[in-house]
Amino acid sequence: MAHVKIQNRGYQTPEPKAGMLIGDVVPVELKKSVIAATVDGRPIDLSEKVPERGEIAFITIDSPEGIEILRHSTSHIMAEAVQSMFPDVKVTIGPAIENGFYYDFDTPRPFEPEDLEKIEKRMGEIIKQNHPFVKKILPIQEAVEYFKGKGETYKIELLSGIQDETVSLYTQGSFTDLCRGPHISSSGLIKAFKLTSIAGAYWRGDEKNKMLQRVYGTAFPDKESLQQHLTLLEEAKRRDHRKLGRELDLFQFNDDAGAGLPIYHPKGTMLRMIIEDFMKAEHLRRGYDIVMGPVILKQELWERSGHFDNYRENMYFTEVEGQRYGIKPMNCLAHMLIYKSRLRSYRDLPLRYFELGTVHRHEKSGVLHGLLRARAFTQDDAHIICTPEQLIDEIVGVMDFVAYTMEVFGFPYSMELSTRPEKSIGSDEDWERATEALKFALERQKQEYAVNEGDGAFYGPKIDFKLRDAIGRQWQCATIQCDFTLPERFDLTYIDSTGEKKRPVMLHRVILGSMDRFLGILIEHYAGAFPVGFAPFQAVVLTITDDHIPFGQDVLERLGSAGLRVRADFRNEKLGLKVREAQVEKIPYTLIIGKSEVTEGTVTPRMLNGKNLDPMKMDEFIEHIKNESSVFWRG
RNA sequence: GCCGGAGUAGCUCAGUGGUAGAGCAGUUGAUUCGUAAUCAUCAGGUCGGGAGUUCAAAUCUCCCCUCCGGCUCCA
Repeated sequence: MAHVKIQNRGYQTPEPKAGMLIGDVVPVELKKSVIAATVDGRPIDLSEKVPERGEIAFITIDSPEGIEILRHSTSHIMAEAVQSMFPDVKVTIGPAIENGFYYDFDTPRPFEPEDLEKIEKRMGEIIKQNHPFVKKILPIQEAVEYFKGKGETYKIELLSGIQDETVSLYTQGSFTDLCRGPHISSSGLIKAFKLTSIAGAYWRGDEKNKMLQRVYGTAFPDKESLQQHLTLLEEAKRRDHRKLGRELDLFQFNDDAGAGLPIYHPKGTMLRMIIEDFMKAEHLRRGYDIVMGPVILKQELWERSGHFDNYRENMYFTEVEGQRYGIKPMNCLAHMLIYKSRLRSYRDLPLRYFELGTVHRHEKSGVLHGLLRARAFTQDDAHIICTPEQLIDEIVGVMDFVAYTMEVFGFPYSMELSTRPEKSIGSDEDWERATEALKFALERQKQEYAVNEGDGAFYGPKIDFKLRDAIGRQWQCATIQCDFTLPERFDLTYIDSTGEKKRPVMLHRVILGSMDRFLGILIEHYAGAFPVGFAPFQAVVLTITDDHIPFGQDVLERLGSAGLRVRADFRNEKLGLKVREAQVEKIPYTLIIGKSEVTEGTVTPRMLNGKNLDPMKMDEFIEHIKNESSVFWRG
C-alpha cells in the first residue's frame, strides 16, 4: 500500500491496509460530511476497495461535486418512489443538473401536481429506511437480460449505445438503475430535498421521439441551503419583468394584437428611448453610420440571401399586387443594398452600418416569454464590411464596444465561440477562415472563452457574450458573427490598391442584442428600481398642502427645463399616501415641498431607501442628478 | 409545435350544476394633512371565445385563443 497517497488536508487519516474500503480511510473529522471520493481525479464510491496505487481525495457533501452526487442519488430515490407507486412506469434517465435534478419517466398516465406531494412523501419514507446504495458490476449482456426481465426498454436502448464490456448497476431498496455513479453510501444522507415541477420532455431531447414526463426536484446538504434556494426562486418571481412591466406601466402584451408582440406604454418607451439614444451616440462615436431599412423586402431577395432556404419557417410573408414580400427577421439585406449603391474603394473600408432595426420572427408558440422571447423586437444591429486584413481589428473593436457597454450597465459577462452547425451554407475553407479569425481575436485579447461546437449561425461562426445579472442568472446579449457568404451571394466588391476587384468580408454584430430583451433583463436585474440615469421619471414633486403648489410648480418647471424627467403630484392627499405611491412606482427621488422648502427655496430629496438628503437648492439637485446619470445625461 | 397547469371586475383572488363576490385601483363628496395606504359614496362582469349536454353551466364535454412551467428552438 506504499503507493497510495491520501490527500488529507491536515486531517489524521488511517493508514491504508489491504482489504480496506475507501470509506475506512476517511479522516474521523470528515466522517459525517464525506460522501464519495476520487482516485487520481476519477469519482469513486466510498464502498470501493482502496486501490493498489493512486491518490485519494475526498468529496464532501457541501462541495460542488458532493452536491451533484447528492442530487443524482436523490433522483434515484425519486425513481424508486415513482416506481413503487406506479408500477407500470418505465424509467429512463435522471441526472443532476444546475440547481437540482430530474428524472424522465414513460408513464401511461401523466403526473399531476398532486402527485408531486405524494411522491415527495414516499421519498421521505424511503429515505427514513436508510437503504445503502449498492454497486454491482456485470457484463453488458447480463445487464440487458436483467432490464429485459423488468421490461425497462429504455435502459436496454441505453445499453445498446455503450461500448464497454461491463456496466455498473446501483441498487437501493427495491430499485436498481443502470448508472455510472458514484452515489452517496446510503439514502439516509439526504437531509433536504423538494420536488419542484412536472414537465414534458422528449426522449433523448429529440422532438421526433416520444414525450416523457419529467419530474424536477432539488436537494441540498441541509435544510437552510434548500430554504435559501427556494427564497432565490421567490426573488426571481418578484423580479419577473412581465409582472413588473404591468405594475410599473411599462408595456403590455395583448391577445387581440397577437402573441409575442410587445406594446410599449409611455414609461416603457421613455426607458427604451434613453438607452437607444445612448447607443446611437456611442455608435457614432465609434465610427458607425446610422442607417434605416424597410420592414418588408421582396421574397426574391430573401431567396438570394439564403434566408428563404434556411430561415423560412421563422419568417412572416405577405403578398401585395401579386408580389411576394418577406417581413425581415434580420436587418442585413438593406445594409447590403446600401453597400452596393455605389462602387467601393479599399479606402472606404471598413464601413459600419448601424440600425435599430425592428424584426419579426415567427417563434413557436410555446417558447414565447415576455420581452425575453418575443415575435417582434428591435436589434441594435450593425454590419461591418471590411477587407480580410481588417477583420481581426474589427472583431477586437466590437469586443471592446461590448466590454464598455457592459461596464456602463454594470454586468459581468463571459464569452463563447460557436462553430459550424449542420444546417449551414458556405465552403469549408470560408468557415475555417472565419472561425480562425474569431479565435485569433479572442486570443490576441487574452480573453477566456468556451467553445460551443456546431452552435454557429447558418452563415457563419460567432462569438456570443453572456452577461450575469444581480441574482446570478446568465443571459445572452451581444454576438459577433463572421460571414463570408453574404458578400459572395450579393456579389459585394471593392477596388483594392492595385485596381483589382476584391471580395470584402462581413461581420454581423449586436451589443445589447434585442432592445426589448435587454429591457426585460434590466427590469429583472434592478427589480424595476432603475438607476437615475435611465429611470423613466427621475423625480416626483410632492406638495404637502395646496398652499405649496405655486412653489411646486416652479420646481417642476425649473427641473424640467434643465432636462430632468420629473412629474408632479399636487393632489389633495395625505403626504404618506403620495410618498407610498412614488415608492411603489420606484421613482428614484421624491421631492417633498412643505412650508420650510417654500421659505428657503429648497427641495428635500427622499430616496427609495427611505432616507432624505439634506435640503438643497434646485441647481444643486440638478447637478446631483447630472452626476448620478453618468453617460445617460443629455440635459 | 409537443407535454402539464391555468384564464372570474383594471390588478390580486374567492366562488364544484340553482340570483356572480371581496380587497386594492377607479368615481363622487368631505378632509388641507411633513416621509409606505384619511373617511364615506357610487359604479364596475358577453365568468377568454365558440359549440354541445342539461329544466338550469363560471362550474360538465369538445374545439379554438391566450398565459404559466418545461421540452425542442433561440436575440
